[in-house]
Amino acid sequence: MAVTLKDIAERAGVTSATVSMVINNKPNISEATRKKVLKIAGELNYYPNVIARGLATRKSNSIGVIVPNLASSFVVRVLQGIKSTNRDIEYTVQLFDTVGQKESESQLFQRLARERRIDGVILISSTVTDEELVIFREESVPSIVVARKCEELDSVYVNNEGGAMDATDYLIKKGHRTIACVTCSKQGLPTSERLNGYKLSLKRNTIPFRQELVFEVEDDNMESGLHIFEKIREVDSSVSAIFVPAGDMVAIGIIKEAKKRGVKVPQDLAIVGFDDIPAAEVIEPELTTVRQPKLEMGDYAINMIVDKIEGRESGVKHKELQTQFIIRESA
Amino acid sequence: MAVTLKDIAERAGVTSATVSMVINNKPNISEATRKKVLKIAGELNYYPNVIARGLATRKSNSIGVIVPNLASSFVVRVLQGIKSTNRDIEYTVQLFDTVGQKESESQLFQRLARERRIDGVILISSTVTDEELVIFREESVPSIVVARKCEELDSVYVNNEGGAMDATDYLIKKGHRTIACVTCSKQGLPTSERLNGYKLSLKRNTIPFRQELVFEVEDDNMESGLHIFEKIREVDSSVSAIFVPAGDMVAIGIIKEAKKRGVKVPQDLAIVGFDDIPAAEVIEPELTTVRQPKLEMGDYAINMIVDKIEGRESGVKHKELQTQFIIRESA
DNA sequence: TTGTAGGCGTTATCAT
DNA sequence: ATGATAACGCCTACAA
Repeated sequence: MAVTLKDIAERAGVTSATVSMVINNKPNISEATRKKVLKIAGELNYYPNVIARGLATRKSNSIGVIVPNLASSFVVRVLQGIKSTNRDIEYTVQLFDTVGQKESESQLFQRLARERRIDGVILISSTVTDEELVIFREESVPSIVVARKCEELDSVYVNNEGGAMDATDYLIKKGHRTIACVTCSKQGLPTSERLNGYKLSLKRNTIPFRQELVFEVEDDNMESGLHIFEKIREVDSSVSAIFVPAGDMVAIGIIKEAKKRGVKVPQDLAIVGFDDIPAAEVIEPELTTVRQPKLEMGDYAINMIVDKIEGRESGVKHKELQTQFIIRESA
Repeated sequence: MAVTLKDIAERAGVTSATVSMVINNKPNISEATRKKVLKIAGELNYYPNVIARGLATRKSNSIGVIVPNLASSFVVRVLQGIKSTNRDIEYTVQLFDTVGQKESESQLFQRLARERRIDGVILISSTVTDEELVIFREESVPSIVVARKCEELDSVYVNNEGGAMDATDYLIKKGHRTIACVTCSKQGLPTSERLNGYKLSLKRNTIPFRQELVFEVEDDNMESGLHIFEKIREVDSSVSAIFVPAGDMVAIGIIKEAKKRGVKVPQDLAIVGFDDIPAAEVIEPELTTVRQPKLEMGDYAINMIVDKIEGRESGVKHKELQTQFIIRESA
């Protein structure tokens, strides 16, 4: 059987209450009994039962991280950021995903908010609506949404508009006038913000916006890029540059297809991606892209949530991080 | 305040014990009270407090997944496999990593084994020694190690030797006689098994093994590949093929460096990787490699651990999965 | 400084 | 079929 406070108490000739106090470093314990208790605890190799502790303190010391799906390198990188600055073992992270599960997102949120399994929630997602999220506020479960500005909850996100403007400005500066834009339907707000940045950049450079140059792809993968290339060519073969807010994998797909068709990148066609994933450096030419600070987002998220859980109102409700334009070879 | 069994009991005019029984679908409850209780529970939007339940049942309904580090795409893919066949919400996964933490691996294992936080453990790692792992058996915590054959605990892993033999055989069949091999020091058993497969293949094809053609790299990343290329050339410029058990990123690095130096792949130099990561399809020429069934490993791991936790002795103690040789363009 | 006692929300064992 | 009652292991007033 597992060793409990009571076991220690008996051998030390004290009460379990006393043992509890020394284990938790409470004041007003004589040095003598503290030493004795600690010694016995060590000998018995005592570890507190976190479940029992959780019940007593109404705190689970763990936070839930809800992700759309682990196949996204963006999500994984943010998760990595969360884990690596995880204030060392103070909080355990429990992982939940929202795709392919029996229960719907709202059901999951509701359950998490009420089961008292976690002390707070980090939500990495771009598609969930604000209404679905209010449950956390209603149940007063501390929560942070990552990757998307959120009116209802605190959030950490990137300046999508600015990043897109940087990219488009750069292409224009390079002399491009017919610039296509490829968005992704599975991303909600971020994609529209990026599209907006693209438009703003055109506008301030007095280039007319043409709706037919905006293309949409379903998922951020290479396949999509392969297919969309042809469509772009069909619509306007004079397109000399493509900005791909949909993500780097789509951009990579476009590059591959372009090369295959004998279109030289970047000479005949310039490509700029969004995100900066590892594969951006393996494609040739290497992908010029807008880097999102993913580790940093995770870092902010975990720090903000812990502050909230522990009642330190850091004051920051929303944290906007800046993108970084990474110039490589594809544009 | 959260609604509890007691709240429901009061309104239903029964005792919390009764409510508990209907919530848990126990028999011997009159249809009348069952209906009434369920109705009230629904109205009050009741969710059981999992912590309290855990204390009473001595079961947390969650499993711990210990990973070396989230930067590895191999690890992430296995994790994805675990999550996606996670028997729908029955068990929650808690994530632990072993790098960059205050506590050592053994400390973490000890803690997890004793804190009663989890019902079982999946360990994805290649470097941990068997001795460090026995703690789980000692504490009778169900556990599975993934990616490495383990004497002390149940495990699921791939046939590294066979995969390496496939790769080497293929290169030999293509006429190569001077084949270098690049291993990775951070991987323990798997790397040596692969090296062994390479040796066996040489042997049965009556090609002498040359120790100086075995190179070692620290990490599975592109940088390492970039650097090792030159070293290989220095040792023997007649090397016409390189088998890279260290991993696909290293293989990709080698390809990049080769192209940069004007060495044509696969004409002048054939490259075969190990793992099959997404980037294997973005490099040009696309990487020929030995695919590890990562999702499947995760799938087996979660199923085995759940069976063990629930006392179903599936009989399988060790599951060996087969690799698949993926022929693309680099060899 | 330490012990007593009660409670955290469930489950489980008896009775009834 | 349901109600008392006692765990589960820990924390926390309050009392001594």
